[in-house]
Amino acid sequence: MLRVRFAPSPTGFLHIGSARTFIFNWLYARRNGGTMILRIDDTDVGRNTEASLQSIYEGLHWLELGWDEEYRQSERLGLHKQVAAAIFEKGIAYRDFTPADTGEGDRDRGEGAWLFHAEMRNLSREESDRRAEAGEPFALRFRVPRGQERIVQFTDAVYGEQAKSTADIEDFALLRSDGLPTYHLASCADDADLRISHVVRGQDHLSNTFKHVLIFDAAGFPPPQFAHLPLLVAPDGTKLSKRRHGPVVSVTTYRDAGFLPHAFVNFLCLLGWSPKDDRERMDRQELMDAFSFEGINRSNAVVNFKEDDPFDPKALWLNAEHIRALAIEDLADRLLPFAEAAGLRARREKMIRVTPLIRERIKLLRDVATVADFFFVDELPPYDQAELAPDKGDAALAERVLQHACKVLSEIPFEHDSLEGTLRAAAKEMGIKTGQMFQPVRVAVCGRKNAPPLFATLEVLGRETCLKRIGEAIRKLADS
RNA sequence: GGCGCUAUCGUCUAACGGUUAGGACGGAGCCCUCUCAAGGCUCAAAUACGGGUUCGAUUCCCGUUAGCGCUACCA
Repeated sequence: MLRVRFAPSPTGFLHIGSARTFIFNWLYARRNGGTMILRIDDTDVGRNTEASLQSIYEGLHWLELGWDEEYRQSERLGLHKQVAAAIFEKGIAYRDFTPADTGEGDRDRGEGAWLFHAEMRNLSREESDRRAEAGEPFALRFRVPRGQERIVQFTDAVYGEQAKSTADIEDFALLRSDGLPTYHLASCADDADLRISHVVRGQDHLSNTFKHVLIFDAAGFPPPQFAHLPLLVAPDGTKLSKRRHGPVVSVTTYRDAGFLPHAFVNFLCLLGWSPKDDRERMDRQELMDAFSFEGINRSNAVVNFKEDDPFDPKALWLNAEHIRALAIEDLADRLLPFAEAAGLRARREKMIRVTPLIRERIKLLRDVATVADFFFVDELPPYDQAELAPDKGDAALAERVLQHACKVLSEIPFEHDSLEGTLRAAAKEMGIKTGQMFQPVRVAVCGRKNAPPLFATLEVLGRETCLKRIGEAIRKLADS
């Protein structure tokens, strides 16, 4: 039975790197009919926050992926301690009464790395029991095989054969002096207990995996299959972090800007994984069908954001691609809340008519506020009247164009083809180019030069609004 | 410092040891066109460096350099 898990620790908002780890786990599970497990790794009580837990759920729900089972590590402390005790009883762990390292310390920089406190590792069981009973605090450490060197090895589904000498592995802690399990112990105990078959996680854990193999071995559990993922890094090559890179690393930032969850998932998948057939835009089913560990590469991927633009241009492009692939009504419904948030009074019926006009002009859902605002306001925001002047023309021409437009537009059916025919004829009649005819009308009606196609826009806006706005433009021109 | 991992256009990436080193984003240009987009076409842009192995290395091996990760009683 294939079982995978995503195990975030609630010490910050849902990070896009974590989201990608979740996605790859999910894809692997769904692809192979396995079970997806969400395990909240909250053993670090000091750093856990409720807000962060909410952020994780919020982000995960937005992705619309879901999971089959859910656990809370803090509720499984008994299991962890039991596994620790079992290892201790086998003599593969020992109590270390050395006070916790406070930080700076002169901790042995220079020659090699610290491996263990000899006095503690060699403490007799009697002495150890006596001190423990007397209430002296201690950490429980794994007794990494010394004496003759041993090679710890495993095969990573992405990075291949991995080997490391026990001479390079320190006696890491299993339990802290407050009795709580460390990440290594809790993670392995839970993975074994939950019968996780594949551990798919960030490459930052690749070197920890040797310790994990040791733990599984000591506890008598068969180790799962491991698959490590290359990391997501900032343009400067450093690991993405909340402190250094701010909101760009938070999943909710993407949601709030108007990314489609499917587009976001698509983008994240392309970072460190490839279907190897040049496909870029892929829907959920395609991703599921194409996913495999062979497609994952081994070098870190840069999320290409900038100071002034938090989003990777490729993410933006992919989002635009997904937006264009959406059915009109679906897109309109997704646009509505963004229009509302921007203070636009948008009704669904109207939005459905506007959507076809803007869907090729927006990259983010929130762009509806800047691209389609004029469809939903009573009063056009102020604009520079110089914009009304057509190419190779002046304010006087603009005024004549608008007067004429006003006249012809009040007499015809307000529908695309008749609007086009009428305005083209008007241009001819006035002896000017069509562009010179259209632009003043466009600016008068939209309040700007760059807008969706004119005739469809006029049709959606309706005769009353158009004539009113053209009238206002004429007045502006006359006033100056 | 020790150990581990990695190295193809600016970025994401493709290439059973044999390709004019491919695609995409972004950039430039052209076309289309009522503006802006979208779309089509074109261009610039990469195998980190040095040694091997081989008839032939982006590809395999070694070294150098660089980056990243781990080296906590964080995860």
